[in-house]
Formats: sequence, structure tokens, C-alpha cells
Amino acid sequence: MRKYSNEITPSSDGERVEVAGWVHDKRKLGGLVFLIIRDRTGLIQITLPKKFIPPKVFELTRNLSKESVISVVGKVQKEDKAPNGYEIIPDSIEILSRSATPLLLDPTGKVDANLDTRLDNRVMDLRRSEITAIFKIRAAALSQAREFLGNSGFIEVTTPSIISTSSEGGTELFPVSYFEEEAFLAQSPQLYKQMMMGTGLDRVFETAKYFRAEEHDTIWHLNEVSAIDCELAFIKDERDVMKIIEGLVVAMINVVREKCKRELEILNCEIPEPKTPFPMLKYDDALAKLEDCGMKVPFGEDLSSEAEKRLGEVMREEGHDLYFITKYPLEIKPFYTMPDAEEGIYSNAFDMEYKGREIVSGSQRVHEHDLLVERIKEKGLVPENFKSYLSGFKFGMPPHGGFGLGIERFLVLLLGLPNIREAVLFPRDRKRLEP
RNA sequence: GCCCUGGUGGUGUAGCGUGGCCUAUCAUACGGGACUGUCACUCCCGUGACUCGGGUUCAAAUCCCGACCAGGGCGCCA
Repeated sequence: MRKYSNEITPSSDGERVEVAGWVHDKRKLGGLVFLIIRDRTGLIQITLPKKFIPPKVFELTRNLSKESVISVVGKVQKEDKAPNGYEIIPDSIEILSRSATPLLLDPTGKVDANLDTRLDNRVMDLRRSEITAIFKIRAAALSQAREFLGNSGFIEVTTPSIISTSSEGGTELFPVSYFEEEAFLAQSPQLYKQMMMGTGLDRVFETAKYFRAEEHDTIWHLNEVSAIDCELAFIKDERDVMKIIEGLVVAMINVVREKCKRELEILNCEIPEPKTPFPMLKYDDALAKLEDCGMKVPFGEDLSSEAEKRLGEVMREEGHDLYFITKYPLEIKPFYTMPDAEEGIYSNAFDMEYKGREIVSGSQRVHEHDLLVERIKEKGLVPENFKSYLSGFKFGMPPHGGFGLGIERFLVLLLGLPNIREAVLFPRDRKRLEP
């Protein structure tokens, strides 16, 4: 019986319907009151002419606070003067929940609020269509990612988030107390997904959480991140991994372009069709390009954010928003990264950049046990701490590689969001643990 | 971890440099009233704020110190 606002049209004229939602706005003109009700799909106008509706129903609107939840039963009336070409003349109104006043922020968006205030009152904030639009798009992209990976032979897995001390290194971990032992929140499922390559499942992915205890406090970093993490076996080299990424990213962008038109409109956002194939720019060539525009990055250093952005501008001028940077120096990549077959100072590691920002990082991995042990030692880590991981490599491990794609970062760049916190329902950053 | 910036009603802001004219601006929200076609309705009346602690001074929203909270950048990374 209950209908959503988008299920009613002017041609429903005369129909008796029930609608329910939040009181978005109330406009009183003496003997005529307009209630604007908001539900998941949009807004609907309830019109109350004093003369034509029961006095009790009219009286209800007197102290009906904004954002209260009500249910309305009434007759649809075609009306050119109404916002959607129709309105509802109520027979009855039931107040399901009264909202307190004053509101902590304004869901109609008439009055601005700082991000901090908005996040403190995230439930109220999420009543705004331009905020929920982000999460509808996020859901569409994620669901498409699952479908694409499923169709490409990947099996979804779930690996532990609570891990013991042994870790891939490179970032600070959050300690947790685990009965009588100390444990940590996983920085990524990296080692587990690699272990899965020794099982015969061949291709796995995980919609993973990364927990990173770095004290960064920027519009580009979070301490709890979501990612699409993949690993695939029997590859020739990292190019097989990049092929998957290209397909995945194109599928995700296109599904948003095609199925989220309304949300993109709400966000006032236009997404161009992704151009394939994504260029593969060697690290050395990236350095050369940067030097051409007066930015010298010494070999063996990772690109600074400034250099990365500059490169993004150069690539955009060449018509590319999406591209890979390949063949990073082995030195600056983690121990599990496969060295280049010909020149050992390079590696089979790459990043995928979107508008001058890194959103994917991946590589072909070392699958040979002894080399892996050697690489762990070279990185100053202790092979004994990686016992269970390493044992997977002793008894038959196919060549493999994989990547992690940051979902929030992807959304920031796709939609041009001003802050990565906008892409998470309840962000966790240096200072925020609530709500 | 390092560096920079800021904290004024429920919300968003003006004022702070050059202390006094601040009994603190404006908008919106909130309470009351008028209004039968609003759609940021309009109009009238009303309530509501200088983060906290210390200092300088005849005098502090304004200057200084500290705490707390927040925003941003770097490194690191998704």
C-alpha cells in the first residue's frame, strides 16, 4: 500500500495512496498548509486546504516539527502548480516519530555546515540527497566490481583482520589485545591473498579493510580504508594483472555513468568515457617527462605528491586521466615484489593513476621460496616471523600477482569529492572515532 | 612524527590587524502571531553566542601563554 514518491505521477490522479517519510519542509499560509515529505526516492507535496480536509488533520500541522516522520493517506490530485505536477490531499496523517528542535544541521541544505559538524551528525547529514548519492554510486560501483571479477573467474574470499606481529612492514599497525597475546589490525590482506595462490583457487578477491595507524591528517588519507584486493595465479608477468585492473576500472566507471545518471545529476558531475587501453608509462619515462617540465626527481625516489600531480597534468594534456606507472625501482617496493627479469634494479611493480593520484598499487610477486627469504632479509625483516606465509611457498606456488584498489580514493577522483571523508559513511581519521 | 592555521547563538558567519564606539553583525533555524497556491513564501514580535584557564591593561571577542577541540600540508601510503 505504501508508495515511494517516484511511484506516483500526475496520471495517478484520483488514486488513494499512502506515503511516508520525513517532514522536509513546512510552509504555512494561514488556511493553506504545504508539507513537503522526503522519502528514499525524492520529495512529495502534501497540500492541506483547511476547508477541504478533516479539522483534526489540519490541526496536526500546527506543532509538527521539521524532520518528524509521518505517514499520510490521501488522494492524489493532478495540479500544475505543484512541484511534480501532482500533490496529495490527505484524509489522515499519522505522526510516527516527532523530531526534536532545533535541528543540529539543516537537511534541506539552506544553511551550510562544516564537514566536522556534518560528520558529528552523520545520520542527519545522510538525509541529504547529494550525500546519499555518493553512497548509491559507491554501492553500484562495488556491485559491478563483484560482477566483473566473478565473470573473470575470481572467487570472493575473506581473510583475517586480526593478525599476529608478522607483517609486511612499511606502515604502522594498530595494536589490539587478543586474550593473553598482543595482536594487530591488518594493514592489508596481502600475505593471505598470496597464500591463497598456493591453494589452487587461482583467482581470488576480497573487499578488504586496511587499517593503518599512520598519523596522517589530510583530505587524502584515512586510518580505516576499503579496498578491492585481487590476486591471480599463472600469470606471465605484471601485464596480466594490469589487464584485469583496466577491465575492472572501466566496468566500474561505466556502470556509474549508465546506471547512476540521477545521482550524477544531483552531484552535478559529468564522467567522460574512459579511454582504453590505459597507457603504460615506465618509471624512467615518468621521470623524463617530469624533467621536461622542470621537475627533477632523483632516480630511486618515489614520486612526491607534487610530482605525481604534475605528471597527471602532463598526461591529461595528452588526453589520459587513467594510466599506469610501471617498472618502479625494486628498492622502494616491498619484499614480495618480483624483480625485473632483465635488470634487477627495476621491479614488476606498478601503480595505476587517476587524474594524477594513485588509486591502485600492484605487482607481480616473488613466488620462489628462496628468493623471497632473501628479499625479506634485504628489507631488514626476519624470515622466522613469516613462517606460515613462507611455508606456502615451499610446496608448490605458481607465478602470481595482484593489486589493491582504494575504493574511497576511486570515488574521490570519479566524483571530484573535496575530501576523502565524504566517501565513507563513518570515517576514521587521526581525530575521529565517533560516530 | 614534523610544519602551518583556526575556535563567536542550534547551524553558517561579520567583528580581531590599529583593545574602548560590542549592551557583538547578518542569514538561517527555533518560539509566538498574520496570511488559501507556497515551492529559499512573505511580514511582525521574541529567545539565543565570544572554547576553557591564566596573564597584560583603567579597559580584552580583540594582545600574550597554556590546555582542549578543529581545519590543512608534508612524509608514508589505498
